[in-house]
Amino acid sequence: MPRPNPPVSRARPCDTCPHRSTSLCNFLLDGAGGSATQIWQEHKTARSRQILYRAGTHLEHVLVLCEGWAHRFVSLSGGHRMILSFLLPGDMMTATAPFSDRISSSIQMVTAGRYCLLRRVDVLQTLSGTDSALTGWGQHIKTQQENLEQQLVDIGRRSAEERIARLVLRIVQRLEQHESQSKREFSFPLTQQHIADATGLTPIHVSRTLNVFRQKEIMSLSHSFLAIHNMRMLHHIADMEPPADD
Amino acid sequence: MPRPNPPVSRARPCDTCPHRSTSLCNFLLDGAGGSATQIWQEHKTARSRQILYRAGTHLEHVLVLCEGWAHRFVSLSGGHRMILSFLLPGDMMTATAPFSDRISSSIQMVTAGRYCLLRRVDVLQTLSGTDSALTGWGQHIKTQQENLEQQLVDIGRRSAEERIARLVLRIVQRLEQHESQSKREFSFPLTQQHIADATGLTPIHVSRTLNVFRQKEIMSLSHSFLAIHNMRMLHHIADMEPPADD
DNA sequence: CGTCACCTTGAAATTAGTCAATGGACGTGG
DNA sequence: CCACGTCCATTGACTAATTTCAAGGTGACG
Repeated sequence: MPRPNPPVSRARPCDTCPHRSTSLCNFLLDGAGGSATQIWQEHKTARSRQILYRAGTHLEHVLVLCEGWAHRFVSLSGGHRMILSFLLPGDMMTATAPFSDRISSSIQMVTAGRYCLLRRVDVLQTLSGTDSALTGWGQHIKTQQENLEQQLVDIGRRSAEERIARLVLRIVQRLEQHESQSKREFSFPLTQQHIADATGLTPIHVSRTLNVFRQKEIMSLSHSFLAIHNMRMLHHIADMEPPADD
Repeated sequence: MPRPNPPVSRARPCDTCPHRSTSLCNFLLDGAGGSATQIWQEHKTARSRQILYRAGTHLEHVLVLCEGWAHRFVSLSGGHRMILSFLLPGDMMTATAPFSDRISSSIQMVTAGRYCLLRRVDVLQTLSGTDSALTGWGQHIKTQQENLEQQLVDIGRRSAEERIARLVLRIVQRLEQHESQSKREFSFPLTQQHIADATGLTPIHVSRTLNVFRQKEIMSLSHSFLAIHNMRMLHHIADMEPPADD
């Protein structure tokens, strides 16, 4: 395996990505050490609503979302669709990919965006060779699994209002992590169909529920824009702890 | 890394466990190599319905179930309960534990049983030092995540009949993996409350649905005993591929 | 023989889904 | 600038699935 001295000053592709500051990417870049110039395979752009990969497909890469929103989903024989998770910039789209060459869920863009590919064998090698990469990845997997479990609880045992309130709050919290300050207004590109498919409801019922929130002046979502008017009440409906600073 | 000839004949605790043959445990024992006598910390017995650990608790061990059935669950403020997964002999009860000292779901026995504890730092060291252990564990994590995602789809987008049929079939398939032959009758210790909490239904509705299955002579579940009378029909209801040998 | 956990059944209430029609926003091409 | 198509959101009336409430039954076990 030839390893000619890489030109040190050459920028690695993701150094310019908005997500570069997230720990998720750092542990891979840092772990890869000298071979870091190699691990980033390629960048690709994607249109809104484009399906990047379909469940069951062969896939030799780990995908990281750089710009835009996306989601992982499964479609059923009856034509129904279930969204398993939403993906925001910086998210690993295929967290278990290092250990399998088959993808078990489909991936679709919500907005237009950009993502990059890492060869899964390279990632696997980095994980097995670097303790910090392994623990970083382990934490990420753990978080992701806890999110799935939370959703399972929400969909299994909570009302429509609770589900929607929790979905929105969880996304808002993720958005704020990157911004490191709390906001009340967001660009929010999910359609009511997206929300329905993520909460196990019908879009009609999502529409009605959002209307209730709007009329109670809790939050209003329209035209890809979300405004939270009563954060405390929203947390109360979601059965979540309100933030300390409010 | 010293590898003194270990006393070959000395039995390790889990060598006598019924689950010892599962790959899940092998990758840890094999990976641990010479230190394998150390990694198995301790065995404990548990009574039926005993709660082993509560969500949010500090936990320095990875738990492996040796005998009996158990489940991981979360309880809500309203008194509701959601079961995230059922655990059968040989299952790792805390798969992400190597990377965290806090457990995010509670664990409760369904039947009486026995389990063993592995220090999580030992497991982590094995994972980072042994490629086969890492890939084995990665596969396991991936399977577990896919199961969670399947449940999410089931609960979000399927009817009560489908959910129950799928839950039963998935458990039956796991039971058959160990037995390596397909059966039609099983000892099945889950109560209707368990099934309800795992499918997001009420026990009343589970009772009615099981009655429908009984009257249609598809399967009958009573007194901790499950008999499948029409495997093909059960697969059809579950929207799953029927087994080839039937 | 009583108790406890578990299961069953019926009737009423509620939540969420289905069907169907309408309207708004936005981009595209004439 | 307008006409058109497409995607998205809304509304009402109706229906279906599931929950809730309440009561009673069964089986195991000390």
